[in-house]
Formats: sequence, C-alpha cells, structure tokens
Amino acid sequence: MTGVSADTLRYYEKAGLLDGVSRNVGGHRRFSSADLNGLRFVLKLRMTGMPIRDVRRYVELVRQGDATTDQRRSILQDHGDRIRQQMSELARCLEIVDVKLEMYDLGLSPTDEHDCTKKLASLLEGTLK
Amino acid sequence: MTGVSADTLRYYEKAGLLDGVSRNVGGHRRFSSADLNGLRFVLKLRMTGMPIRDVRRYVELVRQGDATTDQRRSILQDHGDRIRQQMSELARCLEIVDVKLEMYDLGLSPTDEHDCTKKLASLLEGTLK
DNA sequence: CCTTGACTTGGAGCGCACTCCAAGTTTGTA
DNA sequence: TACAAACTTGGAGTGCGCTCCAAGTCAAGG
Repeated sequence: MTGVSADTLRYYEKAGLLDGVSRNVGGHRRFSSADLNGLRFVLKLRMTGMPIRDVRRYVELVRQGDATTDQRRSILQDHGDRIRQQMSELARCLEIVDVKLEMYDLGLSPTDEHDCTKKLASLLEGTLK
Repeated sequence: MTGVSADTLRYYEKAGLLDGVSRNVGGHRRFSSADLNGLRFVLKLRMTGMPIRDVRRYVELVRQGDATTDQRRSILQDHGDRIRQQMSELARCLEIVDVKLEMYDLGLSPTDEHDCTKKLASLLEGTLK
C-alpha cells in the first residue's frame, strides 16, 4: 500500500519509527489506518532526507505527548526549511543541466569556447546570479 | 574552493569522475580551471542524486568525444526529468509538513479529529489532489 | 640544509539504510 | 487435517559514499 518492503517495515518498527503497531492473536502485524498514516508521514520525512535517528526522535516526542509539541514544531519548522533549501538547490542544479542540454541541442561540443559555455562556466563558478 | 574534502577529491579521481587532473613535477595534483568546472558539474550531478557509477559513465562518454553526444544528451535529459520529479515530490512532502505545522500552530494535538487532521489524512492517503 | 606541514598511494574502516537469511510459527485454502 | 504460503525473530550481509590510516614523498620558510 505504501510501496515499502515488508523488511523495511520491520526495520522501521525495530528502529522506533513506527509506534504501537498492533498484532493479531498469532503475533502477525495488523496495520491500522492510524499506523498507516503514521508510516506515511514517516515516509515523507525520510523522502525529504531526514535521517532515521531524527525521525525516531520525532516519533519519541509524539509518544511523550503534549508536553513536547514545541520541540516537535521546531523540528518540523527546521525540516521544512531544509526542504525549501533542497528545492532551491535542485532548481540551481537543474538550470545548469538545462544549459548543458541547450549546448548539446545546439550541436556544440562541451569544450568549445562559446557564449553558452561561458554562461555555463559562470553558473558553475557561481560568478553569475 | 568547492567545499569537498581532499579525500573525496582523490576518491572521485580514482573512481573516474574527474578526467585528466594534471600533476606538477612532484606528483601533486594541480587543478586547472577546466578541472575545477568539470568537478563542479560532477558535483551538481551528485547533489541531484546521480549515483557515482552513472557520473562515471557520463564522464567516460565525454572522454570518448563527439560520437557520444547523443547518449550524453539523453542521459542529461533523463536526469533533468528526475530532478523535476524530485522537486515536485519535495513540494508534495513540504505541503504535508506545512499542514502538520499549521496543526501545531493551532495548538492541536496531532491525534485530534479535526478539519486540519482530515486534510492531512487526505494528503497522506493521496485521496486528495 | 632542516624541519614542518601538505601532499602521495593503497587499502582498511565506517555509517547509513536497508536487504537477506535461517529456523520456526501462523494462516488460509482444498 | 494437511500443506503451502505468508508471517515471526535475531542477526548477518550488502552497497554506497565517503573517511581515515600508515608509510612514504614533496614543498616552502627560516
């Protein structure tokens, strides 16, 4: 349902990223929809580069209840900022890849001296923008 | 100059990510500005998640000259697409983090049933949007 | 010339995040 | 009830990307 492997699920639970996944009589895991949404949120944090130990820390704070909301808020605020940074960094890199592609589409060798190459060099050196 | 460690530089060269870094008489590396821009481009690829083996492949194609421009163009096009995917994925995750933050800012426990919680659940389940 | 610090190499080690395995248990279908 | 498939566990193994180390060489200031 979430695209993660059973092994990863078990690993996440053991690592403390999933809280209170209940079991049936035989001991098999039964994921409630709350478990599922917890997992989905954890996956969003992971997908955006939060290390497992930090996710664990966040999940621990959730378990500790309302007294920790301030800490959690600040964790998420910081993480949101990091995501925004990642996005702008990706945008910068994409620009460079696209300029390089533009060069290829103009049929230029990447070692040629040319306006486009210079633009690329400026971008790479960070002397532009 | 680029923020990468000397060890990483040596590792990248050994791995075939840097082409033709020249040496002085004593065998010490002397990075030309071309080397530097090559490195900077490699770093853009790495920063956007291209694995080292794929960067090596790209660099090998560059070394092989003009006959490989088509392959290189398609590599960069595919990679550009992946970057765009990453960016939209980050945007989706950021939206969810921001909704969660909104909940915290409203002073709600994340386990409360509420409009905002429902919005978050819809986002997590992907039933919305 | 001498010393100190930065460089060279090959190779070992590390942290992260899974991923796989073996041996045993539970579940669902015929 | 039999049996295969899917689950359980602890722990070992894998791949990636560095990062560190030891032993030796080179470079620059006093």
